[in-house]
Amino acid sequence: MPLKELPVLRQRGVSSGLPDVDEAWAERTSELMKALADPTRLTMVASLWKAEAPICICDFTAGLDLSQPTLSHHMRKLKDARLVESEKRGIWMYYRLARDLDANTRNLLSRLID
Amino acid sequence: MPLKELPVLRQRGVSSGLPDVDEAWAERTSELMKALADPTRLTMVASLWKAEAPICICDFTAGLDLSQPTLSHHMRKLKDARLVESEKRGIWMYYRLARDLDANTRNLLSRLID
DNA sequence: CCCTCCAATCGATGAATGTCGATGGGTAGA
DNA sequence: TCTACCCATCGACATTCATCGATTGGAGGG
Repeated sequence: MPLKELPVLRQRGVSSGLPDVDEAWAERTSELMKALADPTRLTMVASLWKAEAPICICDFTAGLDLSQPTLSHHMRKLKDARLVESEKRGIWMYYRLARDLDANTRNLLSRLID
Repeated sequence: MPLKELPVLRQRGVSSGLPDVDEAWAERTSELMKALADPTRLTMVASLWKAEAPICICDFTAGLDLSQPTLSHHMRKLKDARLVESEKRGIWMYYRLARDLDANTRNLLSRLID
């Protein structure tokens, strides 16, 4: 349907009631989106989501065809975004989804992945 | 709780059953995340989401304290990501959320914004 | 002890990105 | 037709980012 309701005349300089959006929300949310705005990181998160058990970095290096420093770098970003937590076990470093993810973020990931 | 179940010994070179993640999904989804990975674009999307009526670029220039080319540039990215559609009316260009957004994306935005 | 293996960090590099001023193409009104 | 206005595009610039090789620090196993 065409936009019948659009005004053809507008008053200049009159704030036309742009709905206000919380600036802090935008900043915060964009940080989360940035953390997910990469195919490698999305793959990592999805893997951790599906395998509910922790995963070793070495498994990713075996499967993802990227160098170990690159994967470590991506993991760090996920950790900085508090999406992921890690634990050292022997010589291996295991990652898992953060257990204290708020329900909203968890829901978001569910929408994204499932 | 600690990770009791983590193996301390691992066989080298054995694919440890990393859950497979669809590569095309990761690529496609990361494109969507990139489109949303900016506070300005998030604000735009949220505005269009809340005001269910179309919004003129000039309203954003009035409210967002960024130059007109910059806002136009951001709108284009949202359009390229098929999140937004536009219609010219007189000398004004009106934007609205894409009407053919799939339910999943719509749901995602709902989680994000509401 | 030495050797091996894992993973984080460093430094470098090329690509992508956000921002702006300037420009140009349309549209409307005088 | 002239002027004013909206907006998309262009060119430039600084910043961020993804990636890699090299290095370093731990943690075991001979």
